[in-house]
Amino acid sequence: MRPVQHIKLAVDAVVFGYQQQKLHVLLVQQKYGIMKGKWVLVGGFVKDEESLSDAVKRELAEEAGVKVDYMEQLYTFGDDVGRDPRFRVVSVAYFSIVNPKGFKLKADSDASDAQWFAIDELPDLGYDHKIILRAAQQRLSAKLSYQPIGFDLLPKEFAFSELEHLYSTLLDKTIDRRNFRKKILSFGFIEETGKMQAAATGRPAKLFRFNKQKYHQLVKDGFHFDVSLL
Amino acid sequence: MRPVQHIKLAVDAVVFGYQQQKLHVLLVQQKYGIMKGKWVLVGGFVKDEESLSDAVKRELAEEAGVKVDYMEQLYTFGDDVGRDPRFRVVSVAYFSIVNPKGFKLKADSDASDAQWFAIDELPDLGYDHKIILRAAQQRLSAKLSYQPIGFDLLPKEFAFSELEHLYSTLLDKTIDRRNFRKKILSFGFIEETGKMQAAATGRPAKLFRFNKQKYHQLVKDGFHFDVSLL
DNA sequence: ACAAAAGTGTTAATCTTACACCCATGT
DNA sequence: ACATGGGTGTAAGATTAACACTTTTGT
Repeated sequence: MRPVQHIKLAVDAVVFGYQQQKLHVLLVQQKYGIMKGKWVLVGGFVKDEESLSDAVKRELAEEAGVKVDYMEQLYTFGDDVGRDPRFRVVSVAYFSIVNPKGFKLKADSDASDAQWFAIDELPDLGYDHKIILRAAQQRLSAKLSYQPIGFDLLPKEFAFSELEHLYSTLLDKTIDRRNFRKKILSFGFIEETGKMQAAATGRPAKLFRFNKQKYHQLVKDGFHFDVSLL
Repeated sequence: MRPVQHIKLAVDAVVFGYQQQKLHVLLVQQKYGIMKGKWVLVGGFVKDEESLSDAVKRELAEEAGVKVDYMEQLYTFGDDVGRDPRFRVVSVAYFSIVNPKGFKLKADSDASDAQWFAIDELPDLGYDHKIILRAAQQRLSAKLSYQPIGFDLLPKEFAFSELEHLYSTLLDKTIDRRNFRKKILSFGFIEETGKMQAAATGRPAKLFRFNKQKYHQLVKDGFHFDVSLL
């Protein structure tokens, strides 16, 4: 009893990056079709024999030339029956984090044109992608407090002031520099590299790195990452 | 450019209830089809013009005669291309909580036969429903600590020992009775009913109720529910 | 009077918060 | 020498964790 059903299944990816002290999101401009000229999330229809996560990775590679470090399922948007004006599309949205310095975007492919946008300077988004993006932003803020994903947004070696700035910007909170540093260092998986940041001005900062192995070991031993409020 | 796609979209619901001091889950037995005789989660295909959440509610009503208080999207299972042996099915799983005393199950409809199963006495499940159920169980445990969903599992009026037993069973932790009571009462949204529990044996317990209004008010004022570990 | 479960308070230890001055570098 | 951002410690307050005896009821 194969059902008669005309719903199409798509995936969309919200990819976050951090640049110039600001959260950015990856968007592509549609060159053809009903949304011509509009900016939208990277995404597309799932192939019959392809897993959902493979579909996302394929679209990211095809449309933007991006390979992501960290990706997880965000939410499936399918309650608004008319979210795509052409026909019914249910979309599984993914949430991802990347260091933008890692690659060059496909800025002028045949079908699209990928670009980073600062989260506070977004263009008009097509479909319901603004809603998806907002959901992803909430997830990002929430995760920041209980998972060490902040480090995926920064370069491998970073100064404490950068980490601090990231947290205070994304969570929209003021942070006590001393308490923040104390807490983060007390975890035991942030280590000094021994290097210094070339300072534009002021005293040069020590550079640190996130030790993933140590972190995973600690988690196994029952550690819970928590940087709530501060 | 309508895509050529043969993926079917389904929904499945993991409905939890609490009975006889144990967590239960709602299952239906298939009477026909490839999974004949197997127990599975309540679920089915989404209709072309129906929202995902409406599809879940419809299936719950049709297959089990259940109306749920609390429901949220759990996860979309679509990475295993062969999870349904007939053809490709992607399923959006929902997570729900119910007080089983609220209704009589449709125990002998045409297509199915609904029943509660204690979580530690499960039958063999069809499809990948064991995996979906495990994911739901993890979500339940996690939520228990940071959202007041425990109260949805209990009767409207309950004794502290019941709440305590629920938490210690579902989180598999031992609880200090005094500290637990102190903490829960300190929230300010659990109130005495003035009634007493008819005790089988021992001193009768005071009955309490969860004041939803007060809880929502507190959340608005910045309150965060948290019953971690203890 | 005894068995069974409910109810209750105090203390030590830990974690969190608030807060201000000196340091290293470039101009 | 001054401007700029980096680095650091301590004390008060709040929260959590550990712990055992008395009360109420039914038999």
